[in-house]
Amino acid sequence: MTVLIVEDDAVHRAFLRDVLVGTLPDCRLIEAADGVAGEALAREHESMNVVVDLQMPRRTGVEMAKTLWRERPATAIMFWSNYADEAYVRGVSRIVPEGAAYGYVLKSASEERLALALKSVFLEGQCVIDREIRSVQQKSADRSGSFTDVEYEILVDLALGLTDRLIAERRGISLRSVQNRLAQIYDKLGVYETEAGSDVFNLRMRAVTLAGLRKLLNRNSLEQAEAELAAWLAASPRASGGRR
Amino acid sequence: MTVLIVEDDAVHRAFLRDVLVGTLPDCRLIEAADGVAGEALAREHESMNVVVDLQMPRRTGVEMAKTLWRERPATAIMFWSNYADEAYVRGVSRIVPEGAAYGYVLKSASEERLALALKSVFLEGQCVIDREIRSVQQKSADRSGSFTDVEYEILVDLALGLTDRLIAERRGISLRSVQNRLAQIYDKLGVYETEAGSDVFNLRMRAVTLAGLRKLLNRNSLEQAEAELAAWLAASPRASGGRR
DNA sequence: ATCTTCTTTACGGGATCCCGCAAGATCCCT
DNA sequence: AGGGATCTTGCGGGATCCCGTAAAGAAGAT
Repeated sequence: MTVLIVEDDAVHRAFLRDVLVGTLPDCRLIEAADGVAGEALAREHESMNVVVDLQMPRRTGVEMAKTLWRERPATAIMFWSNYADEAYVRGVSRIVPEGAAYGYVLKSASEERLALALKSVFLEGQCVIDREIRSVQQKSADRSGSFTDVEYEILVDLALGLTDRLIAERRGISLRSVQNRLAQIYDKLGVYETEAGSDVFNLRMRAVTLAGLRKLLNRNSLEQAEAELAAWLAASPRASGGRR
Repeated sequence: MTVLIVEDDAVHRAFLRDVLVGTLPDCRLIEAADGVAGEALAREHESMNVVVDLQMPRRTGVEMAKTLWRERPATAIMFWSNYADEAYVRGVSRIVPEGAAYGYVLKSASEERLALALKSVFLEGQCVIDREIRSVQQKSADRSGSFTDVEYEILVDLALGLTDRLIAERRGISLRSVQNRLAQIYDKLGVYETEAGSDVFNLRMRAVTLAGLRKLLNRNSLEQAEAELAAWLAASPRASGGRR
């Protein structure tokens, strides 16, 4: 069995190596320090299992997993991450193909838990998701305090700095609808619940700040969204008024 | 010699332990997993040296170092961080007292570099700052593309979601001045430099997004600023119109 | 089919934001 | 003291944002 390790932190990489040879003694290890290198290595080998960090320079673990699964949906992938940010959990759930085996464990988990998860995913083809992650996942799928996909997309557009008008254009709805969605978003994020008056904040900014503090948005998700936005802007030539 | 390790990641903590006993064989090690525990331990011991991670739950490395240096300015502190975010570099430079010995090395640095830095700081009382950090520091102090303290404060207020009016109130300047500063900030962040027209973005939001992508702001700095804001809001009872 | 509920869209208006212009104020340099 | 650069502040106005109200459409339940 071949296992590809994709992890930028040298210390963690060494640790992973130790755990893997201890858990799966007859496995061959390949290592990469970021997503781009990882993808290249993955293409050179036929069938393999992957352990990948989510937060890496150049190319996120999520992005790498996405292209990897598109080419070979049967690949077993273990996500190994520092954080249980809702942004990551949402990102991973969105890309896992039908019936693929994958795992999601936190770096704070014990070595035993990691080893067990590795065996379950790579040998048994099961899905193993850490308790902490699981709870985030459920909270995120729960229909009450949480966000639909449309709302989330608009929240991202908001965080990127788009105007209402442009969000409407991009998502194919009217200006007023965007504003309605925004009102929902503000409400769900609790923008109004503040000790001091309520005319204190710039609502759209406050919403994004709260989303950030709540780990619904993080730098990685914004980076990716920024790239998608740039592509969309280039592809849809606007009548560009040009204020200045 | 006593060395206090404050680091939440167990793997990194073990690595640090190894490096320290290898580098300073006759040192006594104490360990804490976050800033609060670290502060408590630091108070129990007379003179010590500290190695601290910047990003930790509950209490940041910067916050911990701040109170620690306030009580005992002679303490030697080694900051050991994953990132060279300008937000961190700025945070550290702001709190280092006159003549204190400290170091700032990245976790991606080699073991030798870390060991060398530890000896320089703890034994020789020198200051050792990684090359990557150094360059960020200089860029940050450079008077041209970069931010004065006032501008940075206002940028943070902006990111917290305050209105122009409230920023003016908080910083003791007029509304128009705030808007002028904002214009400067927008300019320095390059809000206008975009391929597609320039009426695409909500400027204040776009500015914060760019600052985030540029690592000038990060989650930690916002968390801290949010706490300070809450304190200020509570301390300065406003005439609170109350829109709703 | 009818009723309920949710979403979408339009109109309109008050508040805020962004900014050009210009008159002081402040500071630095010589 | 004089000159120049920068910062502050006010006025005014166009654009945007936030939202109350309400009509029309869509989806589901009985």
